[in-house]
Amino acid sequence: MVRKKVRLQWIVDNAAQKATYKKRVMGLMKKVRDLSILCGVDACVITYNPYHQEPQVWPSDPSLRPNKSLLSLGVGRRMTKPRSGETTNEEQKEGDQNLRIQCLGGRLLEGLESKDLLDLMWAIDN
Amino acid sequence: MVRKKVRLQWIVDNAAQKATYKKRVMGLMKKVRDLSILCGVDACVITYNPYHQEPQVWPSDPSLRPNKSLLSLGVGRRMTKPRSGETTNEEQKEGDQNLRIQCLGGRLLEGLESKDLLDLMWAIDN
DNA sequence: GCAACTATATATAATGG
DNA sequence: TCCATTATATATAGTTG
Repeated sequence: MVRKKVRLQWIVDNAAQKATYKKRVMGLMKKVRDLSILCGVDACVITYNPYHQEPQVWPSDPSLRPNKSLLSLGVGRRMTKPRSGETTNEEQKEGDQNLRIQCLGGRLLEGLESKDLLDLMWAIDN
Repeated sequence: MVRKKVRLQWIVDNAAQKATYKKRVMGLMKKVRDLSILCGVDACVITYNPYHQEPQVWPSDPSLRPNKSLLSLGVGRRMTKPRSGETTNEEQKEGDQNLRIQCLGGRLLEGLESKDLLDLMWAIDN
């Protein structure tokens, strides 16, 4: 990307990883928004932020929207120290295998108590 | 972006819009994948593709993964001819307002019949 | 840690086959 | 309509305060 071409692999150094995450997540959200506007399509990104409890989502603030309902997707926290030994060729494959997406819950924005739905979805998931 | 700086607004011309969609969706998927690999985070993009029935999702093929469960998120089709008169200042706001994300269903990859869960989620959603 | 600041790597609009 | 090309706009790694 810049002063040096980045190697597509897990960034071990914690500070560096966080810095990269922050920059890239911003860029990513912008890209989705652009795509959505330019092509008039619905789109959504969700990333599990290792530095916060809640996943980051675009579109950003569900509660500001006039929609009836919204599905809240929880993306499971990955096992610590993921995929340290990936080779370039195996990156995507490994990535997919290590990725665990879990249904943590869905909630309604109106009416229902979101906790109830989380519980229900959790039950479904198991 | 390139031979000309693009205006961030709905692309009226159909061929141009499709071309742009195709390119950008590819770029977007790559970005999420990169983020996921570099920072070891779980991430997911979903776009509703106006040219196909099914939304495009990254990670791409859930069924290839060894995971216990996966939440399948359906993004609702936008009303036709969206936001033709947007001004630059209003773009994001309008975009958010026009965006309708619907809970279409979640399914388990193992055990349960996905149809059942679709129905359940639908019920929850309403 | 964060918020600039660049120099480069990437993404992509327009074009041509 | 799709693919390849290419010139330019963007994204961002490394650095600095």
